[in-house]
Amino acid sequence: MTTYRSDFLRTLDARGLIHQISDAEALDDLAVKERIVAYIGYDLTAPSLHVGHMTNIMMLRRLQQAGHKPIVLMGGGTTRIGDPSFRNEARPLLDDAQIAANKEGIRKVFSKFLTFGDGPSDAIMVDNAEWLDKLEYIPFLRDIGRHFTVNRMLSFESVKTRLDKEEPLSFLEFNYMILQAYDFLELSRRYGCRLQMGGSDQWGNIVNGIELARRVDATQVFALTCPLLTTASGAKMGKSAAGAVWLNEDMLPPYGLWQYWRNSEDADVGRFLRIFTDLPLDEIARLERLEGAELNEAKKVLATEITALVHGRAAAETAAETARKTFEEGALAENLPSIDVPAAELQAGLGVLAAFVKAGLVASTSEARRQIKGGGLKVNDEVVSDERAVLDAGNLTADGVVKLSLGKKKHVLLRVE
RNA sequence: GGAGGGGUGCCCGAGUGGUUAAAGGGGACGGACUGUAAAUCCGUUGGCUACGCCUACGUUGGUUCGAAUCCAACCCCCUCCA
Repeated sequence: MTTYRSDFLRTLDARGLIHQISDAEALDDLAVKERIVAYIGYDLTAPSLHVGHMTNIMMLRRLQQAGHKPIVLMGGGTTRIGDPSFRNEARPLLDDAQIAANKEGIRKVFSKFLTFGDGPSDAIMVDNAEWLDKLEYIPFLRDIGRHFTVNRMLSFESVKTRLDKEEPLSFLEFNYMILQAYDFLELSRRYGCRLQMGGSDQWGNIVNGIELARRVDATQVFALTCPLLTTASGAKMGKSAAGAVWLNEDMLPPYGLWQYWRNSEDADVGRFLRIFTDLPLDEIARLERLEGAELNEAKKVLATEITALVHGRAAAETAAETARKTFEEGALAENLPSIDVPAAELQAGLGVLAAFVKAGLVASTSEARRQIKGGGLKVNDEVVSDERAVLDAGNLTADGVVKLSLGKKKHVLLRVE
């Protein structure tokens, strides 16, 4: 409906990345006239980001592609507080060592999406611990705290559910939004940062920053949020059987990421292609028009493009090829996930139950038994019917491996070392 | 500090002496149908050296042939009062 004049907002709009903007017209003007500095903050609550974070990383990417300057803000300070937004209970507090370790894990992924450096539109990474750790309580309250009313803070949707459910909201957590607002002020002073982006759940927090900057510095800064993604059938993005769908390779191999996107719902393909890939929009429109089983081709493109972005083109091609062999040829694909088993152990005879546990396909031997009852386990594509079956050298295929499968999609190769 | 309410399996939530590894729902996993989709239907959903054994209803003791259910103390949370 709205037509933006700036490349940046036009692109975000066309890609379905705009949920709300605080003053769209003024921001659009600004983006036309000058190089905008914008930031997104990331909590350091896990050792890797997951696909749920990809939407807003893509916003930074598109920002940079449009010639503007991204700031990646690592929440080394705010993570020590814990964002209470839309959460029913407080997060467990992380200690400083964990936060530092998480920061190391997370920082790596950004170089895949952004170009860092000293150039005018190169991305930079900063940590809010740099200023938050040094704050002095009373001066901070007097300078910053007086601009916030508790009345208003209580009115935010992000804390409302917590309060309504009469769940405790600690004073510690309650301070989060003030610190995030202060971050925005600080970045605007240090780097001339004019825009904070984030998921739509961050709207309230961002708006606080806008007001703070106006009151304290009389500067106009902006908020731009993207929709919080769910799948077409309403599930949250990024959760799968094994837990979160991580972006770091050591936590989820490229094949796993490829599979995640390959299994997208039909109704999501077009939307996901627009958001998560750099493919031209007309190409996406073409892929999106495919119907029925044809749409699977579009899903493969989706999976390959995203995997290439995160792990590199070569890894993506390998993952695609592994999947093709496994699912389309029914052949044994060399690059499936695998585990090593000492030759002696296999010689001695390895119980099927133990083998599946070892492969990580089931959590316990009890679960393995249950899956066998339900017909869910296969060895070399043969359904396992006897839970007492034993694997030995005789089960090795011509390639010298044993293929263990849970259901139709999860396969692990057992290799002899 | 006082009064009241509450802590159950991944989550929500029943259960108030025995047939309760604990109803029901959600989620998850598997099967069928398909297109490695959705929807639908069916099954499963504590662990183990497994026709038996062990662990489990905030913690620790106690009553009892027998407790998630009764008693005591303690810990934690919520609401109101001071």
